[in-house]
Amino acid sequence: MINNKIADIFQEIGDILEIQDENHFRVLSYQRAAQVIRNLADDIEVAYKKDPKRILAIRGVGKDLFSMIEEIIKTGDCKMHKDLLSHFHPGLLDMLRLRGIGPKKVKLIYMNLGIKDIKELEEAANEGKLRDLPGMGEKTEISILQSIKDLKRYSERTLMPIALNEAKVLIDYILGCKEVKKCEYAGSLRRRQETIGDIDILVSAKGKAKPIMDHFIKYPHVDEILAHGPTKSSIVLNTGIQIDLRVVEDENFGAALHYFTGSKAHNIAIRDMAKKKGLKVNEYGVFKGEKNIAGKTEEDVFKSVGLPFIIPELRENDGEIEAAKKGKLPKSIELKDIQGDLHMHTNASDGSQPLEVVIEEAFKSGYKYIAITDHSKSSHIANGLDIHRLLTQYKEIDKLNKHYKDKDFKILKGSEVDILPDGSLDYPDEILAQMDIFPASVHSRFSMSQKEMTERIIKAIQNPYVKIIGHPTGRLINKREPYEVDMEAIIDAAVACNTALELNAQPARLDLTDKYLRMAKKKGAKISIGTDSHHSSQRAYMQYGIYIARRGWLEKNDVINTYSLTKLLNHFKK
DNA sequence: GCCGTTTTCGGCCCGACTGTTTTCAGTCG
Repeated sequence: MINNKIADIFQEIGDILEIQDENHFRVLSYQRAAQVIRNLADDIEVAYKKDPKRILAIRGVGKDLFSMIEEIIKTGDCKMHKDLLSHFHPGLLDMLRLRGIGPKKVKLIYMNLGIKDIKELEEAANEGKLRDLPGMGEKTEISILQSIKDLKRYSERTLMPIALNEAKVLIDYILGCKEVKKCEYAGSLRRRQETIGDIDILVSAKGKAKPIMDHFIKYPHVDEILAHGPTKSSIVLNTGIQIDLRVVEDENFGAALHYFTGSKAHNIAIRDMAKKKGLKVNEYGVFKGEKNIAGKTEEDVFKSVGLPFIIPELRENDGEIEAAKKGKLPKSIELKDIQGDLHMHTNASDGSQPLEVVIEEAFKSGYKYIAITDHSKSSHIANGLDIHRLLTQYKEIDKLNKHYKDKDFKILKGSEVDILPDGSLDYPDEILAQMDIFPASVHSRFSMSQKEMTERIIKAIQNPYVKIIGHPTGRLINKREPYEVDMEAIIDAAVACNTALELNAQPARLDLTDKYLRMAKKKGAKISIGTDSHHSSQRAYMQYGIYIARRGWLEKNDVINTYSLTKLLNHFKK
């Protein structure tokens, strides 16, 4: 996908121009366009070939950036980018990634000391050479050394579910301070982004804010205190996660929650709307002149600009404001809509609990059905089942189904069947025919070309027995890139063959991503949210799947495991 | 460099904190 390449180029141009002290808004244009392009579901090259006008329609892409995109598609390169890089040290861009170092300091340090990468910066700081520069001192030197250390230690973003657990424990601790009235997390965590840079916590105070701040920085897991002011403090935990805490008056809590939930782009758009109505929005409320007219709740804030409440998961300025204006927001799916889980492993393959335990736990959770989907025979590492072991398992399932017969609960026979490199499946048709429902997944030969991989998966989609494609891009967040695949073609094939695509809810997978889910919905594909659980405790991952589904604008009817058992089975019969 | 229902020029979010300063620039979110 060329999108990331274009985004990288625009980001670098923006950063270089910023260090060169170019007009701030020109810099912003490059950086915003980079951001938008990185989050695009459509492949820009494909879209361009269908109709170049589609590129000009991208928010933040005007005449100039359009020409540059065109140039990158046609030549694979961008002259302006090359020219800028030819007399610029790339190491200077790395320095921007250090906390506390911005474009002005990079320029200052380079111009005065000739320092052009992080390594040289570290040496200079250790030798005490930075403190004599204007505006810098001993403390700056120490903080730069700390930032370098942190960058080396913590380069990865935190998985949303892990950040969520950190936030819950921390909020319990904060609520232990008697001056605290309300405490909630905001930011990208509340919007349920798949990974989190830092956690934003918002507090309203009964009295003074200072005791809350003092309590906060004494949290037992604090590694560093980055800031400690009267209404705002920042810490780094020993897990490397940064926490920002803000304290506001209780009557402003809603405005602050909206402000700190973001996204930035959503906030700017809301502020723009407010401005046109003669209002001003900030973290303290919505102001008509001097008067604060809304701020107690988020609903008040939206209402003041003439909008209904928009759930945090949609606040990316990617059409939610327009939809809200027209009353066309999705009726977003909720956890309670889920009737069952169609992707579960037992200790017959690589799960850790026996069949009857997995089933009984799922029954007790209130599910109406589950599918047992152990690995197929080619997945040797995962102890995949050969045909004999599979059929033995099915006999057991028959027995157990008799046990649950009058309890409104059904065990579906399945398997997570490998899609072999040639697109055929790991069991013959007469075995597949005995299955109720199953995901087919790629577990081998990840490095095929995009064309080969796309053909491989489409062939599996076209197999009449295949009902679901498991974790369609195969990525493992922070560990493995998605395989090269033309997702638009996959989605089109899935729609044509009435095959569902999985939203795998494992924290490190969350695959499909929100943007592909939205593309799938637009094209009419159905989604199955599966936990891929290897232990009953992982059934709880369903919640993470729901969060991502909501970010993908999905509604109850887009997801097949919200259906009743009868509807589910009929869905695939037609 | 982008954008447009106060439009084709003139805006573009804005407040908190730190560190180095004696009043503010730089960074961050």
